[in-house]
Amino acid sequence: MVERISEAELAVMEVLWSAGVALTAADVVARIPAGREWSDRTVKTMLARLLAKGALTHEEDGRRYLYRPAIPRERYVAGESRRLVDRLFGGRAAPLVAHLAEGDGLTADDIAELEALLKELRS
Amino acid sequence: MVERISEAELAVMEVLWSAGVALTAADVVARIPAGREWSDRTVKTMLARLLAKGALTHEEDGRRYLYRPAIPRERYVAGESRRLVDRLFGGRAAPLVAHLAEGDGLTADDIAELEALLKELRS
DNA sequence: CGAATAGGATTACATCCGTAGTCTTGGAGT
DNA sequence: ACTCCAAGACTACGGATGTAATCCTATTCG
Repeated sequence: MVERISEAELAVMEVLWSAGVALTAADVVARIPAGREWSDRTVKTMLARLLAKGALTHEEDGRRYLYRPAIPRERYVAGESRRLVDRLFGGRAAPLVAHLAEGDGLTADDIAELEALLKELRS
Repeated sequence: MVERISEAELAVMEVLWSAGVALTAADVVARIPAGREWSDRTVKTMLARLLAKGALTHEEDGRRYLYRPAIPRERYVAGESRRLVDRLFGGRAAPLVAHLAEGDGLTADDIAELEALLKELRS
């Protein structure tokens, strides 16, 4: 039921997911990764939009709010992955991996990890 | 150098990629998949925007144009895949595959195909 | 020749997105 | 009590997007 999360909004979600606990708006502002120079107003806008989209919940704490994700990162990531695979690869994952491999996107470690994963899936 | 292609624009690109030859606007309109009910005006807008973005080229054919992709599908798809993996998995492909697998996104055929692919990559 | 038509060019318009600025209100401090 | 500030609420604004409508012009049909 969660509407799509935009690229900028995702940065806010990542802060909350990695915090693990509910944060105030000021906390979120403080934890936005450097390089993403946002004013506190901008972060507040993101929080409000994410609330409206149902991606966050908030509980009152005195006269401010504590925000926490309404969905686990796992679920978001799984959904986005599926969208991409459906949109570009007809729903099949193998061609995606092939593409990543082609662009030197897979290290030897990745390959080993994937092989282990596949072995497990097959059993 | 090509700007990002939006979701709706992608439908037009797909028509041109799968056609293999240059098409007129009317041809594109005729080949937009059913279910995507677009007026011909909408398709023309997409063509104009894709031209402006550098994703298409056109050549004159009498008083109309023949459109063809300016970039191969392979390249677009590779770029989008990389974006997703970078954005959500820190650039590593293995967790992506794991997620797809978790949601029953991988068939037995997929698994076999991936294993063959990995074996080849390792050598 | 004059009217209808097929194409491209230009314009429209609501919504979303990135990035804030302004308004309002309930404490905190003097 | 009055002032100032922090926090949330509401407003703004240009550019992208989805989805067309309108305008202009060359060509075709009667």
